[in-house]
Amino acid sequence: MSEQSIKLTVDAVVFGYESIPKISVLLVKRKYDPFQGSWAIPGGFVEDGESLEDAVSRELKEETGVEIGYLEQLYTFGNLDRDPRERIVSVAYFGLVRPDTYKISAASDAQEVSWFDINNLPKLAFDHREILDTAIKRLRAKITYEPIGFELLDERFPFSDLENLYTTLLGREIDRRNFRKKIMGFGMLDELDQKVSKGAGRPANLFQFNKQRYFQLKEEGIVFEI
Amino acid sequence: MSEQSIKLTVDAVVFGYESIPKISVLLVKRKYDPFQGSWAIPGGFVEDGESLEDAVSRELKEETGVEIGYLEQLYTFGNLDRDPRERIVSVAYFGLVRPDTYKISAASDAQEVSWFDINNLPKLAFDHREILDTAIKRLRAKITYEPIGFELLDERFPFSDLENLYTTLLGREIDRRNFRKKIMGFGMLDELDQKVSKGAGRPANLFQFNKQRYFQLKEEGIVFEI
DNA sequence: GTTGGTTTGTGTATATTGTACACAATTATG
DNA sequence: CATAATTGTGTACAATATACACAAACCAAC
Repeated sequence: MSEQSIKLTVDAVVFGYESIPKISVLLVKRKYDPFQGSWAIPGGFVEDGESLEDAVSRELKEETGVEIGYLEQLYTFGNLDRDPRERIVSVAYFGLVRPDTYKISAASDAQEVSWFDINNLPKLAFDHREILDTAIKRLRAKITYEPIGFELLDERFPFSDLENLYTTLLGREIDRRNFRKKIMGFGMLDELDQKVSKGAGRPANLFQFNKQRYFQLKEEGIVFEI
Repeated sequence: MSEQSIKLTVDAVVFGYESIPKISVLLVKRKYDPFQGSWAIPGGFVEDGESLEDAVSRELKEETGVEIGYLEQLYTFGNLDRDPRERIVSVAYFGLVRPDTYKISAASDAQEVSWFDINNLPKLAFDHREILDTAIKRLRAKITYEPIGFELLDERFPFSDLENLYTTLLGREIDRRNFRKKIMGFGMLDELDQKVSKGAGRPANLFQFNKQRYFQLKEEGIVFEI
């Protein structure tokens, strides 16, 4: 009755952001069959004495060297034909990393790990394209009702970075004044006494997301919404 | 390496609605240890050749006799200590049934299956209370941005049923005129030429959710939001 | 050091949407 | 036939969203 031979894995769709601007996802090249040489979402088998979250973090670190900033469960994929060899159910996670992590891991073992622009993806192994699409959908939706976008920016960032991130993800122009008015209205961004200038143009003030204040405001019933 | 001994189960949190009004959840009484005699969310092991959704439907039918109207994946619970005997990872689902289903299954084998008001729950087995709380949170959140509330009502219903459902789930009063204005504004409810009178008061017109029209409107970019 | 190019920073007027609110119509009941 | 209960409906005001343009601060090139 409970003679079950299903194997359990975890996979992690990890997004990064560069102000080119583009949204990227972290992929690894498979060394073995099936799908040898194909790009795939990092992941692997869950060990018996390990929680799902621990498994994701471990696999990510083993396969890509990346330490994740934000991680949440995405969806569990359990179709019968996911893997040609055996029945595998995979709990997919969804992660975000800051640009510093981005640069480090992009520089590491480039033959096996790489960032890909989500608008220019290679063919992926297994049903990983479906998993990735699910993750992209979630990311696009979630930035409109939870302040997770900050997890893709440096800890201190110019306001234009935030604006560009939203423009890129939502795929439409955003009015700078209205956007700023709205975000600052929440009161969860601290404006710092620091400026940064990148190339031409007036130097920008730096901002910082105040997570503690956000939770406080959330308690008080304020809802983040773009 | 892949000598994994994790077992995979599915569980289903099924909600029903009665116009007492209250939101109920379908529970089963456990026959065997562990937690013998405790109430639990219906569910069980996934078979090797069966998709997760099939497993949920099968278990629900076997344990409760209920055929589900609406079903979506909720979350996967994989903590180490979920089950005292062995490592079990459970993919939890979230379902809604119409009142007709409600009455039928509430009448069936009452010693083992029963509906419970979500505000008056017994102690639950395993981590099922956590699963249930996750499901309730999801239900409350989801009715505000997707028209799933109709899955808890009869196919034809008076407007006041919908209003009461939202009042109950959101836990606050709703202005009848404004609510009706908003819902009807979406254009996804058909007003029928039928009236129904329950007890005293002016008879109510019946309405019907037009799912096809909803998908059409969604394509056109209209967003459901309460 | 002046000019042109580039980016940041800011306020107001209008349109849209949300909210508050009360009374007549229709039935059941006694 | 009087009373209680429920459904159905519109308008005025408040709050929020949207559209929109120009000055400030720097860099680069001459």
